[in-house]
Amino acid sequence: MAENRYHYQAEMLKALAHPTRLQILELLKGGELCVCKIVPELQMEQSNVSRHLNILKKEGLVSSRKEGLKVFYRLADLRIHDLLEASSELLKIFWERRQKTLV
Amino acid sequence: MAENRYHYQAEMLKALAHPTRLQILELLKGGELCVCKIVPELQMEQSNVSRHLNILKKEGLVSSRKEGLKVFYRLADLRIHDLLEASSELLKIFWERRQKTLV
DNA sequence: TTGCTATATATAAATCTATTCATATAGTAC
DNA sequence: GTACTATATGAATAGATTTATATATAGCAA
Repeated sequence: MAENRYHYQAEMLKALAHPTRLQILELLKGGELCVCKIVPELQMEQSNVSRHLNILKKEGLVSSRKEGLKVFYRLADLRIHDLLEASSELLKIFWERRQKTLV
Repeated sequence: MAENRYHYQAEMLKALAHPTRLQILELLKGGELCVCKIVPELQMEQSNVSRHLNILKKEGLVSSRKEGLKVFYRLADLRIHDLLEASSELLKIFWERRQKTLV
């Protein structure tokens, strides 16, 4: 458990590195959303969505507020966009490169 | 195995999301390196380093060339910097935020 | 109070990941 | 050919992650 810089950086990236969690963050780009709006977008149990939201929250990537029975989640910082876009960008580059080498 | 965009993006981020692999990428920022130079930098078995290098390679993040007995690895694309820096940036923001709320 | 709704959590099973040790492969030198 | 070096891989294990099912909690309404 060497808790150096790389350790913490890896923890944050690990929180991002799941298709469901990426999709949740994408949904939240449009603004805060109630869990009750997030669940129907994902083909997945409510309990499971709740766990993924918790993982994002523990890593500080999203925050939430309660309003009656409902809980609304939002991106904790808009600079999360930059990270997601840098990774989309790389993905596109690698994809195109792979296409070329296959032709 | 729903292989959509989020799936591939998550795969790439998962390859990044390990302290050892982040450190390897950091080392490679300085230019290509022989495995024999990478191993001593990491407190870790050679076989394990080899596996981590392979994970990075399979994801397209690094590439390698052979020269005699030695194998040299390098970043596959310099835009990997952007991704790593975006994540460092976020990490710093979250860290500072945490410090403030603890004071 | 009871009943209902929205969200979270406990537990367990299945799957995936990281690690080590031992061994294999590939290249060089003799 | 043998001996040596650098890197990769197989097999086993330990540990972490994801998921589903069931249950718990919290807030509202009557």
